[in-house]
Amino acid sequence: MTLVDVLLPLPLEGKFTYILPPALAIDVRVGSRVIVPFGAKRQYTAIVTAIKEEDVDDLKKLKEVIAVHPDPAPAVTPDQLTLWTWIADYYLCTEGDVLRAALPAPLLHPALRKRPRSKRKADAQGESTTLPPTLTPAQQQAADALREAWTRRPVALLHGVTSSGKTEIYIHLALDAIAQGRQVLYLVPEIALTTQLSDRLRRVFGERLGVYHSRCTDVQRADIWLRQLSDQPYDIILGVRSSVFLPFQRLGLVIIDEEHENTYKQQDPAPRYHARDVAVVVAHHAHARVLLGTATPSLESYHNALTGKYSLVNLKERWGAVLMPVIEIVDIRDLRRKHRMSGSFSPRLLGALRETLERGEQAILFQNRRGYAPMMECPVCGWVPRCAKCDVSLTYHRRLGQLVCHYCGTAYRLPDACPACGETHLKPLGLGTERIEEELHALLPEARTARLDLDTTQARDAYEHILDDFACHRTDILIGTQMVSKGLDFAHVSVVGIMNADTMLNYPDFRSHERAYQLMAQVAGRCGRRDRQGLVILQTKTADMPVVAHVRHYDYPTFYTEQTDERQLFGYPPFTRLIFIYLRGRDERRLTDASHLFRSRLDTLFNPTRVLGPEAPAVARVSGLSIRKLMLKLEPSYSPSVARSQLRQLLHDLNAEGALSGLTIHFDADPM
DNA sequence: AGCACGCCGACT
DNA sequence: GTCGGCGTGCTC
Repeated sequence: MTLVDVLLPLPLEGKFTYILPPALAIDVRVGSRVIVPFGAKRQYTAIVTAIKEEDVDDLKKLKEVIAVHPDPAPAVTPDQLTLWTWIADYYLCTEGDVLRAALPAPLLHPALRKRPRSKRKADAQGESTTLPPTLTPAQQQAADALREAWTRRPVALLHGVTSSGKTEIYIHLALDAIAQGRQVLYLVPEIALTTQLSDRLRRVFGERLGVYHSRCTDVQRADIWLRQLSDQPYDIILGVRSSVFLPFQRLGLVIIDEEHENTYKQQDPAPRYHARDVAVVVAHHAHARVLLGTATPSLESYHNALTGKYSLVNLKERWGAVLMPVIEIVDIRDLRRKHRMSGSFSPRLLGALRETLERGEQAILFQNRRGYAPMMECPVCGWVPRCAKCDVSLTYHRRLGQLVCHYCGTAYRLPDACPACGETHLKPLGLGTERIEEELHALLPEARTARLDLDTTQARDAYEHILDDFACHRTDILIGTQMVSKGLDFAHVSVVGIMNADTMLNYPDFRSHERAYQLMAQVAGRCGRRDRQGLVILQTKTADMPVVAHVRHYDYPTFYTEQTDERQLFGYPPFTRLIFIYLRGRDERRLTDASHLFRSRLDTLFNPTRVLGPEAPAVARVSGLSIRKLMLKLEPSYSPSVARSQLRQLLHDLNAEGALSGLTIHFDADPM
C-alpha cells in the first residue's frame, strides 16, 4: 500500500499520512501538490514530503489523497523542503507556517489550475542589453576585491558609503554569475524597490529579470514561482523579503542590499524569519556566494566581518567624487530655552531651507513619526485620549480630524471637550510629519511641500507619485518618516534636516542607538551633488550623545566599537543569541500566573542567569490582549539546537499540564 | 487555522 | 422555553 506524508499549510506540528490511491501514484513525487481531506469537511492543498510502501493495520484511521495537481514538475524542490525544516526549527514555528509564507497563495488554492499561462516572451525579443554601466576606478577596485574575497569565503560585506554606486557593482557581479551559467537573487527592502531600480536593471538584464514585489498580484507571484521551476527560469530575480523562498535550480549569487534593514525580519505572523540570514543559509546549500551591501552595516554583520566569518570590502568614495555632506549639530534644547526656535525649526535650519529655495534646490526633512501629534492632552486636568483596546495614547491626525491608534488601527472622533473636566481645547503634544508640514507652510509659504509616510502612501501608486513629483522638482521639500532614508537618489537635494534625533535615541531597546545611527547616516546620505557639498542640519536636545558625534564624522568604526563594548558588557547580540517568548491573553490574572510559571521552568532548564522577565512590554495591551515577554539570552557556547528543543519541549509540557489555557504563546528568535 | 462540541445570557 | 456567545480540543 502506498502512503504519503504531507505538509499542510496550517500551524500544526508534524506531518499527516494519507493513502495514495494507485490511480494517482504515477504523478506523485516528493514536492508534489496534492489535495487532501482534513477534518470534518475541509480540503487543503498539501505538499508531499515522503512516499512510502507500508502495510497498515487500522486503515480506517487514514484518509485518501483526493487528487494531484497536474504540475509539470513538483512545485516544491527537495532543497526547499530541507530549507523549510531548517526555518521552522530555527525560528521555532511549524513547517506549515513556513509553507504558507513561502508558496504563493494561488498554488495553495484547492481548485486545480490549468497549465500556467506562460506569456513567455519569445527568445527572439531577446535582451534590450544596454551595456552594463562603466565602473569608476573605485568601483572597479571594490568589484575586484569582492571577486578575490570570494575565493576565500562565500560571504562578503561591502561597506560602501551612501551614493558610492553599489548598484553598478552589483550589476557587474550579477553579470559574472550569469555568464557562468548561474542564477542571481537580488534582495532589497520593500520600500527600496522602486520602478527606478527595476527599470535600471531591466535595461541591463531585459527579459532575464524577474521582479518579485509585494505589489505583484498573487497570480504573478505564482507565475514567477512556476517559471523558476521550468526549463527557462529567470537568470536574476529582484525581490523583497519573501523572494528568498523562490525555487532556484543553479543559484550562484545572492545580493542583499541594505543588509542592515530591519524590514528583512518578518515581525508578525510566523515564520518570524530574517531574510538576510535565511538567504545566507540558502546560498550555503546552493554553494552560492553572498554579497551583503550597505553604508551602515548591522553590528552583527560587521562583527562577522571583523572576526573573519565574512570578508570585508570598503568603498569610501562617493560616485563622481561628490563630497560627503557636512553635518551640523544644532542644540535645540539651548535654543528653546532662549526662545529662538520657530516651532520645530532652529534658525539655522530655517535659514538653510530659505537659501535652498532661493537657489532653486531641494530639501528633505526627516521626522520619524507620522500623524500630527503622537498624543493630545487636556491642558487643565492632564487627561490624555487613549485607545480602548490597546495600552497606548492616540495619535492625532489633523487631516482626518481623528485620533488613531497606531497599534490596532482604530480611529476615534476627536472629542469636542475633555470628558474629565469639560475643557474645550485639547493640546497636541509632540511632533509628527503632518505638524512639521503645517509649521513649514506658516514659515515658508512659498515652499511646495509633500509628505512621504505610511498615511500618504496608502493609495495605489501614491509612493511612486510623490517620489516622481520630487524627482521632477514639482515639489521643493519632502517631509517624511524613515521612508525618506531608503536609498533614494535625487540630483537637486542640497539640504537634509533631521528634526529631532532624540525620538530615536530615547527608545528603551538595546538596538535604539544602532537604528538611530543607521537612520541618520542614511538620511544624511540623501543630499549632496557634484557642484555643491550637501548640508545636514541635525537637531537634538542631547548634542553631547556620542552617537551624534559619530554620525557627524561618519565614524562607523568608532560607533561600532562603542556599541559592541556595551553589548558585550550587558550580554546582547552579537555576543549572545536572544529568543523572546511572548504570552498573550485576555485574562490578566491567568497571564501573570502563567508567565511566572514559565519563568520558573525556564530557570530550571537554562539557569536563571540566562532568563529575563516576565515583563510587560512598552505597549502591554494590543487589540484587547495583554502581553508579557520573557527573554532568553544564550551565549555562543550554548548549543542553539539544544536550546530550541528544550523550549519546544517546555511549551509542549506546559500545554499538556493545561498551564497555558486561554493564552497564546509565540517565540521570536533573533528578535529585531 | 477552521470547525465541532459544550455550557451560560437576551430574544421570537 | 430557544439562539448564540466564544472557550477548548481535534484534525491523518
